[in-house]
Amino acid sequence: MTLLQLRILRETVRHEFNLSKAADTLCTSQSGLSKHIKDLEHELGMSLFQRHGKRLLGLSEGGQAILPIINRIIQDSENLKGIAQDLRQADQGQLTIATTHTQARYTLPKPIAAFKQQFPKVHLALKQADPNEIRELVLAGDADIGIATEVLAEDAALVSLPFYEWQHCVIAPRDHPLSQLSASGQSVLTLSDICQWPLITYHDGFTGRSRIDRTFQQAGLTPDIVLSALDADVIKTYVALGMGIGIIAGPAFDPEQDQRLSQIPVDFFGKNTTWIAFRKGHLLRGFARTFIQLCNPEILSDSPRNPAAAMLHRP
Amino acid sequence: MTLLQLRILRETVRHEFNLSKAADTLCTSQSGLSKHIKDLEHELGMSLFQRHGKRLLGLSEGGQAILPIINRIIQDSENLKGIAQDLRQADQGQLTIATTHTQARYTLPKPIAAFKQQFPKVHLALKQADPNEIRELVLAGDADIGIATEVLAEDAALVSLPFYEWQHCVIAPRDHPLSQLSASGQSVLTLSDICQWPLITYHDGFTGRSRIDRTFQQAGLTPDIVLSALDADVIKTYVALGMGIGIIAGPAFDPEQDQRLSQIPVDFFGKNTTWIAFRKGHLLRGFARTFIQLCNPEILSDSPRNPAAAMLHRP
DNA sequence: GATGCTTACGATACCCGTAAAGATA
DNA sequence: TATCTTTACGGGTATCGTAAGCATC
Repeated sequence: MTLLQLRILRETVRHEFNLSKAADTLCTSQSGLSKHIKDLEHELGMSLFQRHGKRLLGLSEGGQAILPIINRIIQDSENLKGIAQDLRQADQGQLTIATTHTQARYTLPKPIAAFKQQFPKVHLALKQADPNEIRELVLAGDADIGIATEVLAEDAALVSLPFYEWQHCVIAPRDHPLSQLSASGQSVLTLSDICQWPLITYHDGFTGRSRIDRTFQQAGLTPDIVLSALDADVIKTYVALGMGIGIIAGPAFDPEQDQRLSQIPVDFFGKNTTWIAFRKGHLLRGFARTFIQLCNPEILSDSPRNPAAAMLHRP
Repeated sequence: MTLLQLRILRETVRHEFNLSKAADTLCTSQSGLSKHIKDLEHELGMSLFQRHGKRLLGLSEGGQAILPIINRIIQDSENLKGIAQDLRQADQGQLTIATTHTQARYTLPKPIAAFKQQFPKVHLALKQADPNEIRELVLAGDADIGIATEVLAEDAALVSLPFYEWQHCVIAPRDHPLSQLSASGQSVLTLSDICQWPLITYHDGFTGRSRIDRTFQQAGLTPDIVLSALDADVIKTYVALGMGIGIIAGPAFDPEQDQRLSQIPVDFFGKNTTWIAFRKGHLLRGFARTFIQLCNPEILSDSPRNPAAAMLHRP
């Protein structure tokens, strides 16, 4: 049994049992993979794949049984290298963060700037993606850390730590009736008030859109959403054009830059939590843990409401 | 990085950093080990051993950091083979049980007979040893299961399941005054009564001897222990010779075979628990789990007082 | 001087990749 | 026919063990 054989098996599964593609990503020949798999099957004394003649269709029962262990072995071996690198040069390496527009644009600039100053030699890569892609990136090991509001906390294969809580807010052009209402101080904006106007907000699956939909649905209201965008900048642009009023994440409103708009805080959409996630069992380099602390210093405190934080120390 | 390299590292540590001995158990040459270690160190970019010139003295800081992960990788790879074998031929293989005289002689014959009948093809090896040796055998992987009253439950690296509870009893020759007392039915034997006579019981560290000592000590009594033996058969022999009265484990008294002796149950020594233990993370073959069930069917029930039983199902 | 680790070196075996063959869709 | 896996085969390399060198005790 060889680590290479195990890696080949994992990669074959990842590429949907297409040996040719697996061989490509492993930078070797198909024939090599074929032989290695055969050897492994011979050593374990059972076939690992379902075959139709010479086609690989899926894992056999035995293959399914051992795949989790194989994955752990490979993960451990990668962690080994990570630890070694950490001990050797704790301030160098690569940190890949997958995150959404909202986080990258409004929340992360500050912690990233602090991180860059503290670890100038670390190559920090920011991958912008939608929440589902972020989850995939983290699960595949193509990103060390994922940051998003959606999806992450629901995945059992991820360790998700709460980053911060926020609420949606309503934005409107400065000369909009709602803005007057808000400025007068007697802001008792209701959900049905909002439904009076054409709405612009996030696309499905982005930045708490699901929560917005649920709120309207539970109130029995049908909002007139005239535009759904992937990010707050697009929303703000069209709100400023007078196409409607916007619903964006609170942190996405910048009083200085968004002087053409006014912000009306509302609380009926409920609280959202943005999560910082990494793959279970994935060893985070020291500076990666530091980055998480820079994002939210409280994450470190092993408070009872946050048992997942313990994973940070002993993954 | 190779599994072989990791195995070499582990074996080197096991043999107290003597490459020659490690090479022997791995059936290869010293020079090979030397090179493999060097390669691994080169790949990880750090030295794994403390050296005095050409002598290996111990693990370096880095070596200590990665050793636990290495052990887990090796263990997983062994588990892989175990699963494979289990799927292939669930009723064949090797089961090694390390246990004490008391268990081997009085408790295990019944479950072992049942096991032999159910799994005639499994090669069952019984290793008799003292509790500390049993622990070492299990930890080193030289025994799948360890059964003893002492030591096992205290080790954090073992999963210990309660086998059965028992108490000590006093034995005396049939014509001994204590036997008369017992036979008359008005048995109110006290601890100080026992101290009137020379005592024969287990050696330190065997079969609840520690609990016996504690009981006398707490009562402020100093027993006259004239002989301490490793097993109940020796104790019974000398009790029959009239050398004194004996304290043995209750299950070790056999009314049929021990007709020269009388048994006087007492309760002041308190309850002892005999444990069935295996190494954490060590995958038990299917028949090994069955054997444990044969010993104590209740172990399987995930009762709240026995959370360790869960380890049986998903180790 | 005895033990133990490292280095050198030659033979062997293993692994890899090309190419051809066989199978599937 | 096109795609994909297996088998065959030859070149290259890595591994292994013997043996010599050298440091520690």
